[in-house]
Amino acid sequence: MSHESFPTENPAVVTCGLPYANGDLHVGHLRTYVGGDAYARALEKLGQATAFVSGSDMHGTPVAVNAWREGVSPEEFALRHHEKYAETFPEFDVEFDNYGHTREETNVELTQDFVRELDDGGHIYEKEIEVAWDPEEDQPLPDRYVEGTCPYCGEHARGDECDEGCGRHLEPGEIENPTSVITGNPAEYRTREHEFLRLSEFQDYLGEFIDRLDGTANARNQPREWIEGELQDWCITRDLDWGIEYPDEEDLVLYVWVDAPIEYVASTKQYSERVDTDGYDWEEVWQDEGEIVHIIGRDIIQHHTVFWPAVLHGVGYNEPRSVMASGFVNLDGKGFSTSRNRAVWADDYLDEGFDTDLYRYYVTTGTGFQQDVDFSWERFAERVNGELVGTLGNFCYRSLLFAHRNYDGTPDSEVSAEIEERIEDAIEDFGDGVDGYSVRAIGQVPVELAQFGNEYIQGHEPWKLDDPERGTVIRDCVQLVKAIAVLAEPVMPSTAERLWSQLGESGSVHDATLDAALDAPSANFDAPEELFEKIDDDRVAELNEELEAQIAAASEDGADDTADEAGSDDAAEPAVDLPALADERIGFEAFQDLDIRVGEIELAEGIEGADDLARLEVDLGVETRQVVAGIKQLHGLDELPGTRVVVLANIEKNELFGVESNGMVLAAGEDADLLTTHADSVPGTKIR
RNA sequence: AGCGGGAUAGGAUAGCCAGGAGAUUCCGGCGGGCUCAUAACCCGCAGACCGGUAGUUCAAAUCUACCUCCCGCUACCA
Repeated sequence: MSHESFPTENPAVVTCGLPYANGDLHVGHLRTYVGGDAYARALEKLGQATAFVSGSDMHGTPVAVNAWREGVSPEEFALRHHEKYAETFPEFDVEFDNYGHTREETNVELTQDFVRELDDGGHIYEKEIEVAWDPEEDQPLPDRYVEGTCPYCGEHARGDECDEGCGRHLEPGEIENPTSVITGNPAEYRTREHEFLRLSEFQDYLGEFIDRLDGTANARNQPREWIEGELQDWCITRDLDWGIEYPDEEDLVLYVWVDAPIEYVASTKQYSERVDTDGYDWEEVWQDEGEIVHIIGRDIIQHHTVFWPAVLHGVGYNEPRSVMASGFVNLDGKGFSTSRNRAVWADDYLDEGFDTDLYRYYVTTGTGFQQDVDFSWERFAERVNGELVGTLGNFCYRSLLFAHRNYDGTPDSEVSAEIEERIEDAIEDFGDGVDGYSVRAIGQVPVELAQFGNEYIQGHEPWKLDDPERGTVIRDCVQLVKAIAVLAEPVMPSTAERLWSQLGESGSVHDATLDAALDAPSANFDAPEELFEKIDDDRVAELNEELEAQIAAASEDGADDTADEAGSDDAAEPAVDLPALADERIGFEAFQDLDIRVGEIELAEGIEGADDLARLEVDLGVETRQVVAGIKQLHGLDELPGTRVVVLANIEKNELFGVESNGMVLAAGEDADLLTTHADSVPGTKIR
């Protein structure tokens, strides 16, 4: 690593990517915040002065569009989500020192200061660009205010991205038949003056910066393509009412990605003002010497490793020490989809009554931070039952119970050297976890210690011993429990707190630093309680049924199948309506070119190595064809033979996973709802 | 298409940056033990030649090149 180990003399600031005030939070989003919270707590355990801040991202086109759709003001719309987020995070023990939002005065002022400073430094220039316009309403239509037809694939698309078809990014002016989302009027393109940041000037600086940057590998490497290639200047204004005004320009607002990261600074400033600069000095961290750690979803790496450091450098601020970019959370192996309601929502998790530490532990220790992690109730129960109930909970409970019954607390004896060393090793592992930006490693430390404790108590069998030998063993075990409480605090704060009070300790485990792990435990404590409850198989089945029912209900509502990424900072996508019917008409001749036949499935088997491909043999009357279809996971393959289907017979042959596909089985939607016939047309019948 | 991340026992994961003893841990399987503990815990056994190919090296899961497959990013979406 290119920086000094933690703790350093400087204050640190840990930030979490701003959630976009546009939807509800699910357990995928929460991963980044739990990781950030755990990391900030771990720094504090090391004795590092740390501020942990974030805030809601209130501006931008999606908020404006969705507010308009709901018929409320953007302010009201965004604030509602902001308040919900501010309430939800603490419920998952994500305790920001300050959680603000980008619309607050502190951020507005600071943002305008930044922009003036950049302008004074000659980093900004004006340039004319093409912008979509609604001529009837005389209103600009940035970004998502426009929809039309994708010039590449012909699908219905948003102005900025072909979201339903090929997924390509679209430049302004590229989309065909542009119309206004607001009025449905045809849109035209006009020339407008916009402000640009001379990003290209920062190329050399950024090249050095990226080599110094710590954090996860993806954050260091992904921006290289840009930084080591050719940087384009960055348009930092929008024609929009909703946003922070560009200084001295009435009809331009700043692009959200300018004011959003400045909220990191603004939020720190608010914290600083609240605790007084003696407690924490925001200017020291951001402008002088400080450890800036950004924790984000991996979908916004470029913003934090290219745009943002350039802005900071441009105004003469500190640069980030590290960027930790988290992987996504998948649900049973597939991405969350908010529009299909294929998600475990934050509120639903809480309503099930599970301790938030279970989720926190699961999501931080399941894989490395930058790797995607799969969420399933089975796996959740498995890890809770094995690692938390069986290993950690059990060791603490049996130790404290034994100690309480026989000694009314901690036996009067010295800790053995072996145990002291083992705890010192654990503390070292913990520190390595912090320096290595691995919340996973941090979270594993207490469980590994408990595992060691179980081996230790089992190996010494204190229930067969008499004092003083018995007392020594139990004394050691109690010490281990105390160390576990301290070391578990970052990832499992509420569990640590419960343990702390079971140990009869005074004060808060949240304020304890690592050396407390070796301090003598209190002489007396009450009978402990079990830390975690097992989740039985019936409960898992119930949870899965609820989830399936929830997804099924959503698909009946006709929601589309836009899958959005989990774990990203952006909150829920708006529920988009079904794509509009195609405008472009085709002739009857074009239809006649399609040879569509009734077929009957004779055989269906999965293709090895493919997740959802199945090899089918389909009787088309005149001959039997081999067809590969992406339906393996969506249908019981055993039930398919005998099913009448509709087959496009003259599609060109294709080879998938080494299996030739000679025809195409027609199906509806993402769930591959197979088309069949209503009466009893025989195989081979032509569809016309 | 380019770039980034990933591919490790039946399943899930660590190790890779700083190459080195027949590769970590969890679940599952098999066989023991214990009874303080939430039928929890402990010990032992079986099981992977670390996606493929070719290199570098005394030595490669780890470094290099190419290839295959998954996921993501690609700048006026946040």
